Amino acid sequence: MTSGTQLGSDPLIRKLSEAGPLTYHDHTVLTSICSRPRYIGADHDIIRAGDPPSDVHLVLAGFAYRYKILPDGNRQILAVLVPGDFCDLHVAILGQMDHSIASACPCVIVDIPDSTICDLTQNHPRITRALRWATLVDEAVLREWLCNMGQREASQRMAHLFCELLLRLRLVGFADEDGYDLPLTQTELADILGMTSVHVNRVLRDLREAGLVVFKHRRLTILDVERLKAYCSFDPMYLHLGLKRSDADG
Amino acid sequence: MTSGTQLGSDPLIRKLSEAGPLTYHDHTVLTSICSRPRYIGADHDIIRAGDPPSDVHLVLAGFAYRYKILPDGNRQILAVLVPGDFCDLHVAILGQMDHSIASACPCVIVDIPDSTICDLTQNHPRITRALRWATLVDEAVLREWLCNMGQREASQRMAHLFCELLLRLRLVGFADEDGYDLPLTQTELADILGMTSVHVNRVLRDLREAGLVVFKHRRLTILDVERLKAYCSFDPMYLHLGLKRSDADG
DNA sequence: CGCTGTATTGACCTCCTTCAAATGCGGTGG
DNA sequence: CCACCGCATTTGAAGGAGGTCAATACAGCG
Repeated sequence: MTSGTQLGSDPLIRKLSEAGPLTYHDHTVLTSICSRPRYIGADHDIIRAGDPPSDVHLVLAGFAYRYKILPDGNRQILAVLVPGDFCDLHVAILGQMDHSIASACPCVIVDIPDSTICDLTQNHPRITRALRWATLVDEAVLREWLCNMGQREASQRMAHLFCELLLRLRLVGFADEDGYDLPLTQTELADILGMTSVHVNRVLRDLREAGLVVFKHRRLTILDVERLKAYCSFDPMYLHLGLKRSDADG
Repeated sequence: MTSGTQLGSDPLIRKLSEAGPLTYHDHTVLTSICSRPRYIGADHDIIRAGDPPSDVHLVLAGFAYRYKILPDGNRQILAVLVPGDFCDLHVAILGQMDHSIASACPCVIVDIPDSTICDLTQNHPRITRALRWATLVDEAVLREWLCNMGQREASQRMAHLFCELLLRLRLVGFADEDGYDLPLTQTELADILGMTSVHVNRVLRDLREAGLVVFKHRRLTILDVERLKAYCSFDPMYLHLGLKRSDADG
């Protein structure tokens, strides 16, 4: 059972398999790509805005996030990167990063040379297709975040984020039955959701008192998944998951 | 002078040239792709959420926008598509559209068969690279919109949108010295900016009284570009334009 | 055991929404 | 040419969601 040995490449393979079937050979290719992981501490920049293109980075364990510091000093978090997510599959074409990426907690990442990516695109059509799929889903998530920010009010917005992370973490095996570890401070949640940390705190209290979720010690316990989804009218379509019944629901 | 004859493909070529030099042959290829334009009226869906993959669509004239209707009936506009912009370079890989695209005014668009896109990726490396560039810039714009929504308050948010559109429209030759046509209602602006149309109206009055812009009869007149940029701390880096001095400033 | 960063709560304020009504305006038919 | 309709715009008054400021409690850690 591979699930027991917990290879570093496991979340990547689980995620990419969602795009379409991969062969055993594809698996070994992906595993070998992940063979030289690197460990970084919490709150370290992985890439900084303005950086020129370099290797592609991939998160294998831990949480990272894209962010931008605006001229007025405010920070907006643009994406949460969980195990199996790529940081920058593309920068090569754009001259420089227009945002930064930082670790939210101690992380395991791999640096993938451009040459390896080239090799994939030329010799591994299923993997290449899966990478394109991953990029498109990232973009779809970004669009949903924009909807979330523009149209939902604070508490549903937060509930929606929690639902999304639940599905994404389940996909890569990082969610339990009753919730998941979410190594973010309330201030970071605030910068994700476009509100103040004070208000995050109040909303968390409301959600707790509503019997939906409890967020304590960097762990999110979901008391009632279905009610949480209903609460924010969560529609997972944008994640483009196959939605095998067993994974998608309760 | 090509600028006089105003070929349909002109905005596309101007835009893609921003990604890197194209040859004369590339130009003819792009022009031939645009040889069968289609005219659609205002407020028509070009693609609808849930649609399966079909041809790729390209806007040659007029404005369109991506949007999503949330379960509560609210609409969020996710992107404004101006001449030279693609609607859906990718859907093929995702099973279905997760959002819709509609025309904001009468538009000229072209339907590009997948086979043509395949041909491009296989035989026209410079164009392929330019298409990738365009996709990445679209994503960068989306990220900036998320910042805008999350961190800036209404009036700067609107100013920022106006600055962005100015640069994007200049790139394709659809902006004048003193502003540009912006065929959107205040309600549409509201759904772009995540506010009510009532508040859009008030913010427009404020910007007018501040001597920054006048929006009347679907035309935006910019009274003072530099002050408008300063007003919202506009930093065009995310558009990844070459920023030839003459185009970028004054 | 004190230090530091995070979480929590209260009081007050403001930006934006909601609701409602009035004004303007392009088109259409008489 | 004018009356009329539908739609977009404009403005006012009142309420609410969320922000700001500041004090307190708490947890991890050397």
